[in-house]
Amino acid sequence: MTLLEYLAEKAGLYGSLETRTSEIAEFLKTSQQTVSRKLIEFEKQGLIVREITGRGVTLRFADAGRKLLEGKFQLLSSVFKGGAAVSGKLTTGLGEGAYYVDQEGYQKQFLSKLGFKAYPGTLNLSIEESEFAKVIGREKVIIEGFDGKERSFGGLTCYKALLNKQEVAIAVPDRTAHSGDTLEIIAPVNLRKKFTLSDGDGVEVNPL
Amino acid sequence: MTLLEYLAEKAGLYGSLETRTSEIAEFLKTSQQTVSRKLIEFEKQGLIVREITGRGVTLRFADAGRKLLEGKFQLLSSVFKGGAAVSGKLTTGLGEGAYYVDQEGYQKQFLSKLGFKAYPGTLNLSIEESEFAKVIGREKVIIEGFDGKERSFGGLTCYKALLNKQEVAIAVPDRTAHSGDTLEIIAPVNLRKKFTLSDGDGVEVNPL
DNA sequence: ATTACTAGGTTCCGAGTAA
DNA sequence: TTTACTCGGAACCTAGTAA
Repeated sequence: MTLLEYLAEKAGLYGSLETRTSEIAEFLKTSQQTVSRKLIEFEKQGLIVREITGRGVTLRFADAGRKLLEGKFQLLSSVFKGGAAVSGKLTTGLGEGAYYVDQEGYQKQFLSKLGFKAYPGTLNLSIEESEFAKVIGREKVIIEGFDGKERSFGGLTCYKALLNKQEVAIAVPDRTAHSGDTLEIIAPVNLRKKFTLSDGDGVEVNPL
Repeated sequence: MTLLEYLAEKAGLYGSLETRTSEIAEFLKTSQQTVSRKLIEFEKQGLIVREITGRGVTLRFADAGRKLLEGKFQLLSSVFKGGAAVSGKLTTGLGEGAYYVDQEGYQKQFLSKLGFKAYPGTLNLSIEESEFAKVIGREKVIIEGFDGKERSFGGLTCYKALLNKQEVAIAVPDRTAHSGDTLEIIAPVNLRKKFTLSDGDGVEVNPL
C-alpha cells in the first residue's frame, strides 16, 4: 500500500485524517522521516493539504490528489468492468448441480441475498478465461458454506447478472481452484426451458 | 502511471501484451533498462509472466498480480462509492441492552472475534429499511448463542464498522424477526458519552 | 510530545555495451 | 534488431537530533 492509498482509506476523498507521521510510518513499514518528507512533497505537488497541530498532522486531499485517485480508479474500473457482456457456450453441467443448488442452506441465502430461490440446476457456460475478468471486481454476494446432514457445503461468491433480460446470478464456488474457464449460472427459473437452450448454444451474460 | 497500470490497460487482466521494453519506456518516460529490470523484478515476485520472443517481450498478469490490482480497485471503489455509509437517528434503546451485552458468554466472543470487550449498552439507530442492504453482504462475524444460568441467549451476527472513526460493530440478533429498521451498535467505549449523543441525533455508520 | 533538517548509507537509475 | 549486464552517479532512505 502506498501513502496516498493509506490516506484515501483513512480520510476518504473529502474527509480529514488526524494522526502522527510515526503512526503512518509504522503501518507502511517505513520510517517517520520518510513519511514526513513524502507528505511535504505531496503538499508541494498540490496533492494534499497538510496541517501541523501540536499533537501531530491533519491531512486531507486537495483537488489534484482527488483527480489522481480518480484517474487510477477509472483505469482499474475499465480493466475490471470493461466490455460488459460475457459470452460463452452452453456445456453439460456437472450433473450434481441440482443437488447442490437445492440445499436448504443455500436456498435460504439465495432468497435473502440474491432475492430469489434458485431453480434446482445450474447452467454451465464455457468461456474464454480472459472473459472472467469482467466478473471479478463486481459487487460480490457472499453465500456462506454450511454443514449438511452428511457432508459440508462450501461457500459461494455470487455476482448478480442478466441473461436475455432474465435476472440470474453467476456462482463461483470458493473452494475450487477457480478453473476460470467455466461459469455456473443460477436463476429463479429453468433457463434451458425458458430460452430453449441446447448444449453448444452461444449465450451472453451481463454482470450488473 | 506505473508499469503495472500500463500493463493492465494494454493487456487487461487475462490478456497478453506483445511489445518491446523500449516502447514501454518511451511511454512511461523512463529508460529501456529500467523497464527491463522492473519486469524481471515483477516476474520474480510472481506478479507477471514474461516471455522473451525474438522481437520483444510478451507480458501477462499472474495470479498475484491480478490480486494486487483487485485490491487496489476495491480500495478505490469504496473510496469513490462513498463508503456506503448508513445514516440513521439515535433512538432510546430497549433498556435491556446493557444486560445482554455484558453477558460473559457474549463478551468472550466479542473480544476474540471483534477485538474488543463491549461497553455494556447498545446504541440504537433508527434507519431506513433500504439502508440495511449496505450492511448485509459485508463480512459477517458470527457470535454464538449460549445457555446462561436462568435463560438462554441467542446468536448474533455482527459486522465491523466505524462510527466517527471509532471502531464499533453492528449487532443483529439472529432470532428477532429482524424488524429491519433498527440497528444495534456495540463498541469498546460509551458512544453516547464519547460523542455526546442525544436521542434524535443523526449518526453515520460505515460498515467495513 | 511532535515534525523535519542534516548527513551518511543504501538503493535505484540509465548510458554504454555484451549477448 | 532485441534484452539485460556493468558501473558510476543520482535519488532515496533513515539514524541522529534540532526545533
